[in-house]
Amino acid sequence: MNTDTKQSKREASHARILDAAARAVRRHGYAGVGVAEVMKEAGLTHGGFYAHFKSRDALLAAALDHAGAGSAKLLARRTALAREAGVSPLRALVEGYLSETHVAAAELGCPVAALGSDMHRQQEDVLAASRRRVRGLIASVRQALPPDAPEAQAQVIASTLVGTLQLARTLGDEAGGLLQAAREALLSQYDRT
Amino acid sequence: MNTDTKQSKREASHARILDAAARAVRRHGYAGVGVAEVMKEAGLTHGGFYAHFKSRDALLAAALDHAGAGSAKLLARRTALAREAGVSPLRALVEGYLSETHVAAAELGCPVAALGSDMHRQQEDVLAASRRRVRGLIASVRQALPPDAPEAQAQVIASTLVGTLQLARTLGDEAGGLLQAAREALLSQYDRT
DNA sequence: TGTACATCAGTGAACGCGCGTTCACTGATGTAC
DNA sequence: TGTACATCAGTGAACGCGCGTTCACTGATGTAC
Repeated sequence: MNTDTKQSKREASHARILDAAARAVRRHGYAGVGVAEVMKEAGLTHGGFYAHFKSRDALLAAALDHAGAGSAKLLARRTALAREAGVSPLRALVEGYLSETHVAAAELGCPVAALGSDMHRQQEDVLAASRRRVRGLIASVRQALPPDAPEAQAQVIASTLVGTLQLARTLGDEAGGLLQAAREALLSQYDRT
Repeated sequence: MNTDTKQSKREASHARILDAAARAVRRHGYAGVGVAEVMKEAGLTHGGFYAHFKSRDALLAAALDHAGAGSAKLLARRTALAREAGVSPLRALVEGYLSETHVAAAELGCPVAALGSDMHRQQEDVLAASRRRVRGLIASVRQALPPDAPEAQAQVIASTLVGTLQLARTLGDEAGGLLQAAREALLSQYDRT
């Protein structure tokens, strides 16, 4: 079998399981992820799960890293495109993060916003992956700021992004101008371009 | 029996259940609240639960309102004391909310910070109570601002408070200057006293 | 004041269900000769 | 090229456990006379 150029059947299944879990954890929260449902969405039956992951918690930790990698890549791409186009990378990041699209599509969005209040309750492996994701989000924000911007600024912006997205999701139709208020506040305070 | 001046045994039990549930939901999250555990903490056995609440979800909704009332009262007291003492009510609110104490004591703290990312996943009754709590938090912030401050300002500050507390809880010892950064940013931006 | 009865509040066993995990087995794919 | 065998990846039944919910029963408190 050609294991170098093409991924094995096993590897393809593994990737599908991980994708499904990364979506499930953001859509349903840590507690809402079921092994059987994830396997079904990956086109498999639940029994085969343990050939891929040691436990449900191991899946959650891997799913967080996977979701985080995707999320970070998306943010990096957005800010890079903005830079190339000569527009403010912070504006691109803030407007992308605090968009109606992101509010509606939690399952493909930022895992910190989707899971933030539950992170500190997870067991060690999942908590460690969650922390990596928080630090990753702050790092993403930092890359949209000028190189000399203090870390504190990235931390505060990240906190505001996460809190705003959660409140907007909770309020739903009643969110009013919450998203816009945060976009304007962040850009007027931190965008120096 | 003297039902006017003294609460009945039933009412006392009801209050203990509600207290226990309000603590449990903030400590363990929506999914972590168990009927048996709550009843045990209230000094009762699980079977009697359904004489007090129609279902576990009904308990969650009531617990949120209860926790919210306590939390709102605490914030109001703090800002009122600050006003009487002639110091900034916003500073009192921000420093109280973004304190190490609040980070450590989730079970007695703000329910929006404790549950924010899971609120939009709850079923109708619980979601409605959660929304009331979000609006209540924004209203509390507003009361710490000058009367002419726009609603948008209260919304952004509330979002930042919630996001910061969650990130600080997740990062734990590694939170670094995150709390202080948010305190300073909020006060330098919004405190006009 | 005492007795019988009704109501209140809670007990604890039991039920049903979902879910994480295990395991014997199966079909397909690859390897040895 | 063909046959036998080994390995790989997944299937699906079964197990154990926790948890929400129900229900027959109990002890205490209050009421009627």
